[in-house]
Amino acid sequence: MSAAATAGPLAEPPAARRRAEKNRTRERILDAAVVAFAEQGYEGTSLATVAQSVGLSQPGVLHHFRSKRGLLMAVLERRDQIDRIRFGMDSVDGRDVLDHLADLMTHNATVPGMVQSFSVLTGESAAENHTAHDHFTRRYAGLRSHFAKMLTGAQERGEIRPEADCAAAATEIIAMMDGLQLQWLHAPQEVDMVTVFRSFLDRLRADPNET
Amino acid sequence: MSAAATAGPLAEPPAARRRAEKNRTRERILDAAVVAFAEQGYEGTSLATVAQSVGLSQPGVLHHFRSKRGLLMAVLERRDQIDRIRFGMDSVDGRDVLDHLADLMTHNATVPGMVQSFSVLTGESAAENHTAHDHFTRRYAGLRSHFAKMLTGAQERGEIRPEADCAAAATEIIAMMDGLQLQWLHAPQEVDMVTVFRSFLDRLRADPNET
DNA sequence: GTCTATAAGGCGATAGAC
DNA sequence: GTCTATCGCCTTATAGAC
Repeated sequence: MSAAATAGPLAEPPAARRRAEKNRTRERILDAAVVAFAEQGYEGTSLATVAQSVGLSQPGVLHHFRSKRGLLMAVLERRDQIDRIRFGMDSVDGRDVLDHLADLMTHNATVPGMVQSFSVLTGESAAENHTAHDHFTRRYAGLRSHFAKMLTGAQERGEIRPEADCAAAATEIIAMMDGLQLQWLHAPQEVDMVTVFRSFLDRLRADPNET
Repeated sequence: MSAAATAGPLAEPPAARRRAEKNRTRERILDAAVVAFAEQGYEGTSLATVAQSVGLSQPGVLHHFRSKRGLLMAVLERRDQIDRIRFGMDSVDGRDVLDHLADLMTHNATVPGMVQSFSVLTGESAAENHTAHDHFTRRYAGLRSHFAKMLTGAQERGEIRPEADCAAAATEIIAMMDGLQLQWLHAPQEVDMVTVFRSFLDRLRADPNET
């Protein structure tokens, strides 16, 4: 019999399990932070409100993230990881790239809290002094280059108008998504961002009657 | 001789002049607030920094605006007034409406501080609790209806593709402007928002070879 | 019209007990 | 790993002198 088994039900849980528990708390804090940033923005959010919504004290939150800035960075990094999975898969299979983009917008329409959180953070980060300014600058540059590559491939397959400039189109598509989300967040029942986005994409699409 | 002239150089200036002086101070505070909001956002800005940049004490600023919220509202109202003049004129003369929109973007590229200030405020205001949320909701609704009217007129004059949905196009154009400005603010030397905006507008333009 | 002084409270972060 | 207590600072807004 191992030492742990001998110790009985009062024994310390194994290290692996304790680590998992800690990570679960971390995740709960991150989720709460996303909600708080959506409702108040980063500057408008206090660690105390995040702490309260996960049932911890304010120093309890700072045990998991060394500072408020650290919490924001963790939120942004986790989002980038999810993006890498989602966007990475988009370019693999054989479906129409523009349909994929429309699907992405359709998905976004089902998670308004996420969209609101990152729209507010993106706007705040336009201020050069903002903690997340550089992060969003890098994010935009990465998105533009990834989208441009995807669109070039689609153009070679005849999915996109042959005269289109794919780098410019990448910038346009990202701008349209961000801008539509802003209007949708301000008037969800008035702005049908999925339909408008589709009609925008359709003007980029190659005419099926040609070639 | 009037009473004022008799009183000599130590006399009180006439009421009209004192009012003008006060208004000039108000304007200086408003200008400083726009700059501060651009650099820090509304939530990140303190009245003390605005006060310092116009050479007043913090209560000195609150003498002109009853609260921080009041200062923000005054900034937004002044912007709306300028917009009303600019957009009101656009629809009057006979020039191409899409060219006017491109000119607007060209103008915006020369006033990055303004663009930054209102982009940050728009993003912050996507949070439903934000002080300016309702203001931006109304602003967006007004812009959409004004743009849709302008575009319908242009479509009747044959400037815009006859199959285009003008209400959707209005939403698209506003979204593209907001979105391009966000990317441009994060990387002004990488994103040529005027050129990209022009190529976007060109796809809305009626084909000159038809009709 | 602008100031100084101050009220009244929120903030992020740290120290140290358990 | 989480708490309580606390430090030190910053915030908006008001009261009252000049």
